[in-house]
Amino acid sequence: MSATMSDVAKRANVSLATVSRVINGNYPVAESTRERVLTAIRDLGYVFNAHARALITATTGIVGVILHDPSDPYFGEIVRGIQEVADEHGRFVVLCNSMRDPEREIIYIEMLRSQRVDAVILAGGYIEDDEYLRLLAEQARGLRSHGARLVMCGHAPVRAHAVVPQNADGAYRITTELLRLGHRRIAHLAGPPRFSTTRERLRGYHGALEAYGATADPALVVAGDFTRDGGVRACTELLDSGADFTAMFAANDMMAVGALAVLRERGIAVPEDVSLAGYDDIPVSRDIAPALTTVNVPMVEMGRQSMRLAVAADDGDENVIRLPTELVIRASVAPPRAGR
Amino acid sequence: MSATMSDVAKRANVSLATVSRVINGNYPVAESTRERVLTAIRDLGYVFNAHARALITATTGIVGVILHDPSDPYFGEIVRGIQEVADEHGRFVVLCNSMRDPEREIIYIEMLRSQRVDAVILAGGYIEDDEYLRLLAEQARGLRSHGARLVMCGHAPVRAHAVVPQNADGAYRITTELLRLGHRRIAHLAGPPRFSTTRERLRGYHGALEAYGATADPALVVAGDFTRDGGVRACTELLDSGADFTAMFAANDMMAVGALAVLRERGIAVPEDVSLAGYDDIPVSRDIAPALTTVNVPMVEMGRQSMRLAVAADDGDENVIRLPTELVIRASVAPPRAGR
DNA sequence: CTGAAAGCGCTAACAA
DNA sequence: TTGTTAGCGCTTTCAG
Repeated sequence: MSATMSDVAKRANVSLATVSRVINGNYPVAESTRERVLTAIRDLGYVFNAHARALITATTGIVGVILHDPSDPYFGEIVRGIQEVADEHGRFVVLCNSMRDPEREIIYIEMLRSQRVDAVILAGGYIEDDEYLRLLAEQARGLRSHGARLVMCGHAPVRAHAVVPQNADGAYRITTELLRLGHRRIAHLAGPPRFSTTRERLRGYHGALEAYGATADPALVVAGDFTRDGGVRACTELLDSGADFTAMFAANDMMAVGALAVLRERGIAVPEDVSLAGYDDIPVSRDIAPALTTVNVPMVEMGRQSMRLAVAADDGDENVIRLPTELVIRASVAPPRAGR
Repeated sequence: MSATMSDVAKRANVSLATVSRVINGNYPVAESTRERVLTAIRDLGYVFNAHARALITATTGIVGVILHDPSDPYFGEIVRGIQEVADEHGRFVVLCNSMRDPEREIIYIEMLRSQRVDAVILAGGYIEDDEYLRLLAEQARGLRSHGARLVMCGHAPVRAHAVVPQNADGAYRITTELLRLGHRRIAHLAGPPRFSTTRERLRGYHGALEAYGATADPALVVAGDFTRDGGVRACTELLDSGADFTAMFAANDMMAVGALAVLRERGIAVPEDVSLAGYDDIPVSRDIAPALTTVNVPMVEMGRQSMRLAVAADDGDENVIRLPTELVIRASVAPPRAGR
């Protein structure tokens, strides 16, 4: 089996304690002894056991990240930011995918807790469900009792450190932009029901319509998953319903991409026949044709900030960082055709 | 601090061993005792310490995955497949990003080794460098000595379990397709030098040209990173060099996306002026305009198979799974203009 | 500067 | 069915 510290000690003719000191370099050790130990380590191919250490120091250098979907670019970007900062701080990142199932999310937190992770980052929106929030708060307490941090990236339903983009605000602004161009019948491809993100963006959409004195026709709002397929389905449903609209605002870019595919297939020109806007500004949104008008969410920065909160020395109170969103006007929106 | 097993034992008026039995459920325990223990666990918010167990059982349920770039869709898809199977088997996945730095890759393997992971999956191509391969082989031995598995996903430079797509074959076929359409001057945006993937795809490209009796003009091959930016730069370099070509084959889709942006900017129509082909068939390749002709690499399946190898009972010899690639013809290629 | 020894929280014989 | 006990590999006082 693999070599242990006492194997190294024996081979180098020193005590366990000395080997430990050489490895951790936190105590003075004579140069010659040090050399001998290092050689022994190399000869034996020794790699120290992180668990034995974790048992004592009660710290692991691991940060758990729970997200909804690993192949969603939104999370890809967040993870990139997280990893960037984790690397700077010599932390390990463990990724768990809840696939938007709140039960799995709770189970994952508990598993991470058993691994004694130093912190847990929860990325993405949350389900607005009382039972879930109760369990989440309970896990948050559990983490604190282990001295671990909980960071919410993208939302802040319970008392915890958090990094939140201004969802309602971005949705308000992009809807306003469509209104300003002259659109009055603006459809909305909303996210899945009971999701905080869905609700916030919907709120911004409604708020803008109201502020402009436009009608908020319920027939123009259809829900779907935050995926390309969700966008395909929602857009198809909308078109098949015979609803009349000149612009469409999708709750995220992936849905907009799906919607665009449907529109193209049906020969509906964007932006000539219908203007299309998304949300998030994922990398591909500038490469599809027409390039997508959207709201930039600083995903990489959200990831970075989350990890910074996760590795920060504990200063007692909860930090909530609010990140601004930004309108990104590209080719997919235009004024409505005359006469509509 | 957090509760331990003996806290639970005390509260439930049983011994440590009994608590352990209840938790692991591998030994008969009287129903009433069991209830009492479970209640105590709940009351105390007890979560067992995975490290203490790992110290004894020498197994962690963690699989380390080392990949190049977390926001590259190629790896996003692979990770999705990996996670899917990991979940089925109750395994944790730890993600590490080497950012294509071989040194970091080795360091990561060693860190994962110290965590006593059950297996390590190395995803993506590798650098063809003797020193690196020597170190890699050494780490492979180290992993084996811990009873851990090493799985190579996408390449197989050392003795290990592996899942490999047929890179050279796919490149051969797509180049042949361009030749068949009538193209003779086909440029290639290659990946970074010394990368196995770069080499294999280049080999397929050259092989096809040769088989067709077409000239392999070195001026038509430029190298770049496997990213959108890499594609932008390589394509720009190619155009600025004044090279003459009617088709372009990018070593991966991300590069093709970058190239497409450059071509569009310069008013070069695809596929009318230049045909464009990519490699991988990442999700966005069908959503860009024109939709990209490419070679499908079964990324999700590669991830799945890799994890299956990682969690398989050790049967001694190395398994190498070869996955076929498939041509995907979309709108970005067409016969060359008459007269060229 | 170095060594001895006492655990960290848990599992797995071995007894009872 | 339950309890006792000896470690797993390492860090960390406390002595020397």
